[in-house]
Amino acid sequence: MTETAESKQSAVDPFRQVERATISDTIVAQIRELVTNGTLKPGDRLPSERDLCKRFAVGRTSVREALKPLITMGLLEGRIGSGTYVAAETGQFRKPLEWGLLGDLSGQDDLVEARHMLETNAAYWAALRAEPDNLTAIETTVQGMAESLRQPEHFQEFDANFHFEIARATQNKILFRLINVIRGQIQTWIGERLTLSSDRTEALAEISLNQHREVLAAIISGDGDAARDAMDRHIQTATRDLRGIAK
Amino acid sequence: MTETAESKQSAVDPFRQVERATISDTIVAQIRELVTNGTLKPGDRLPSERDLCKRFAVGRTSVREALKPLITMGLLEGRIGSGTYVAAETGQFRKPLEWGLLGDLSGQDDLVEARHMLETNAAYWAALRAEPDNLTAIETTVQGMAESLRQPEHFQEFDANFHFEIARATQNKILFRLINVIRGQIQTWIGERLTLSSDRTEALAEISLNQHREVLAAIISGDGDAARDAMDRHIQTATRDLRGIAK
DNA sequence: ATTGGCCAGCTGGTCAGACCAATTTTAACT
DNA sequence: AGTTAAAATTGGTCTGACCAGCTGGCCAAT
Repeated sequence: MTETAESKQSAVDPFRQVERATISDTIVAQIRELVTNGTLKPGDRLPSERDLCKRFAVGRTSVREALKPLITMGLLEGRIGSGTYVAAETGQFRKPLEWGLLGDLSGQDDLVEARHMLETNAAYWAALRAEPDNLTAIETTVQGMAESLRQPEHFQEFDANFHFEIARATQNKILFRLINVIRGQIQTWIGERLTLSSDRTEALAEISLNQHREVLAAIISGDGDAARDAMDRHIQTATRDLRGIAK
Repeated sequence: MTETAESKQSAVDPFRQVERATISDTIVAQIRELVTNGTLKPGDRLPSERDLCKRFAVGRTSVREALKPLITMGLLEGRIGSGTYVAAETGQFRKPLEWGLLGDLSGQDDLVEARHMLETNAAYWAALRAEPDNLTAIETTVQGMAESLRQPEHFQEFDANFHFEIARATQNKILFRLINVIRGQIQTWIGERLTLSSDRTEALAEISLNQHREVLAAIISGDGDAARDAMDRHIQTATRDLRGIAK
């Protein structure tokens, strides 16, 4: 047992760890605040580094060491010769979540299990909370799948968007983000070992389409439990198919 | 319309966007790999920045701009006069997850809902998968609660550890991390607006203790659904109590 | 033998100035 | 006006310097 000094201590300890506020960390906090509270919107351009130096009255090193983590985390984006910009919103949480969730995962079992849990619950909440536009968006993706049974690439894209829109329909940001990241990761993993064109692809797609329709119907009817069950069946089927093809 | 070239394009495009590999990003990836694959263990000290400069054959700027994100994300820890160290494991995923999950959340409803979802499922999986040491650890926390009914601070700590150990018993790293982060956040939120000592505290604690015992019993018996239900009741009660006190 | 002060050397944090490469803007020219 | 070349701007990198805090060894006082 290493005594890592970070063990809990009653909040009455008068000799708490002093926390040195480094300059760049202060700037990080400031810029992060500006981005999250909307003062800086996606696509906006930040003042040049040399300008920021003057504004903050610090050296360029400090400014750059503040921007660097924000860039690495996908909150900002630096373009040589042009400037530093606020990244698109969807990119603002992907990397941090990947770092935190998937940093040292060896297998994909945890991933598949988490996905199952998140998506079944998402279907439940979507059934209870979907707004008209959410329903429209979901229907569009199903329509798209129906029209691309023979184009695996397009079909997969509509498939992904289907789950994407359901996650959005839950109106729960946390759920939405988690599903996105985990789906993205699984998708990556699939892409690495799956040959899209197989004899059975079209048949599988048709089955998949029907299952999606069931989920959609349950969500439209506002039946949370039915939506959960339908999604449960779908994910189980999909996972089994994937394992069958991929192995 | 600015044609941002980042729209999807068939994977056959031979002229894909070239990704400028910045030096520091390369170093980030290397160090991150060393940490996640265990070559660098928590507490280990990295070579000094000036040494790393020589090893990578780059300037100190690049080394520092690589270390900075790793430090900001809690993977490393810099100590003036001493060196740069690999952070404790528990700190390696908290910040990234907080950045990604909670970056711009306004209310706590999403948080409470996510917690409910995660913890009920965790109870289910824990019932199916808990190892003997997991059970022992959970029992210990219940014991601790029973012995500190009149000491709210200690009680809360055992309470937190109870859920902590259940999450661990699921053997699912993703679930474990998510629960930790969300619980930590809720705990913070609670701490900000809850006076611990109230007349009803002890009575509430007793009710809470009994609910914990029910969860524990279900987990020990390996009954996943029962564990889920018991946890469901517990979380609902706890949430209601908190809202009642906090408002 | 222990304690405490002192000092030299190392480490991360910050600064300044310079150069490069890519981009944007400006100016010149057809 | 349209095209092209030069100039200015910007992020990325390097170097060398200084500060502030830690570390370890030395030495004098206890």
